[in-house]
Amino acid sequence: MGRRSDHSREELQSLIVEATLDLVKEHGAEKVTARQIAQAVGYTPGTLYSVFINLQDIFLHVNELGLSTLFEQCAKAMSAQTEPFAAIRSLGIAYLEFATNNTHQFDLMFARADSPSEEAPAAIQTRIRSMFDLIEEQLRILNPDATTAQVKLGARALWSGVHGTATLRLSDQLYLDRSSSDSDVVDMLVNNFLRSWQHR
Amino acid sequence: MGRRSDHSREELQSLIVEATLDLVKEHGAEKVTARQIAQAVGYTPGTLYSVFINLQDIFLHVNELGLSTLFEQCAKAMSAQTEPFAAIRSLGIAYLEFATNNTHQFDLMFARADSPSEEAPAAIQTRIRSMFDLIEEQLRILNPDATTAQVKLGARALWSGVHGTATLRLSDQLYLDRSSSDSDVVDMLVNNFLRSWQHR
DNA sequence: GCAAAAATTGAACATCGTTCATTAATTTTT
DNA sequence: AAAAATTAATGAACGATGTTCAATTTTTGC
Repeated sequence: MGRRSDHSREELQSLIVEATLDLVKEHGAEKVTARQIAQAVGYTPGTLYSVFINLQDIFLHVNELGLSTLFEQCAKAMSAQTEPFAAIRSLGIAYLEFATNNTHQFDLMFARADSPSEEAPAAIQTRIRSMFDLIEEQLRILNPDATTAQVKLGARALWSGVHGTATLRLSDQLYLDRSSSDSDVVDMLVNNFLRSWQHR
Repeated sequence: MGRRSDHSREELQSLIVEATLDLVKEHGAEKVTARQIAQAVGYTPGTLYSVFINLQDIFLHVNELGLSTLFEQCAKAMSAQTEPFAAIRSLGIAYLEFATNNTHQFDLMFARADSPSEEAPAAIQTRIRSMFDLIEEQLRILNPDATTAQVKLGARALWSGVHGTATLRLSDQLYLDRSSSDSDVVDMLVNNFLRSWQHR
């Protein structure tokens, strides 16, 4: 078979990315093969390489998507709150919920990999900046006297805490006792951090 | 060639694990192949499977080693401090130092994987317990009135923070600005957390 | 309708993890 | 000391992987 053109280049691109996301969600990234993706979109493996550089390149675009929805869910959870304290807490919970409800996807999102394309990382960086902005905004409200550097540092520290909670939660091995719930850990972390932050 | 017996079973086992660790440190786990490991220890790939179940099984034993040294380095850094506050700070710095100095190894250690053997995870859990104990001990000193549950939760929260800092540091993508140093983030996190913890 | 361009294929390549019958060395038994 | 049994290690093979690319077919522009 030769040229078909049932889909434009961009259509095919997002078709592949979405099919890959589905496969990742179901089986985990390690088990997803080029041939599987190709079959899912109704093409042959070779076609993938006319639209993307690599399998890794495809995964990068999947992560772009993942970061977007993670950001949206966090932003939505925050917007439901009026107080900065509660807002940050909600962000943490939302973050953890995403991680536990989309285990495989989250794993892929933060698994390190040397990136083959230049476009994807840029798009990804933008999305991460948005996450930071979300936190920095609240930290500023909570303590207007803090310098910009302090706010940036604080946001990174807070996010690191939330992210670490999610990460450790996912490495099942690490969870010896099932006693502590996600929200308990986030509460402990966020409350203690913010209480000091407020009175710094 | 047939039987050689230059090494006992256990010798061969630790030979393989150490060779694998070297390869992981240099090239990253994804690039390490069974054939490479076999060549490094002077055997053929088949031999690996008479000593371990899997490549994954080998990696698990590598991680056992990794967690041991991580723990030792943290414990050592802590023991140099007398004050609990400084002790926990030192632990955080040591943790981050290990992560940045052993990027590939750290990646492997906390990359999730369904474990094929039953022995390794048990050994790994023991080592993780030790890490928790280290933190819990200091938290208890810092606030003797805290309940056991609170101490456990606090330790998990703190470790999550440190771990998250390390994790995010490693996903280069995430670091848009190189302004904040590792120790700054840890300071921000640990100081704010512990200040509240003390006066809870 | 025809030539040029573009899209898709499918066969091929090297490499991967893993298995297992075969072989060679060592122990054990006689 | 020879034969038998056991163990260690091999290496060839299998199926599956990511990736490449000449060949083929369809669309497009003239």
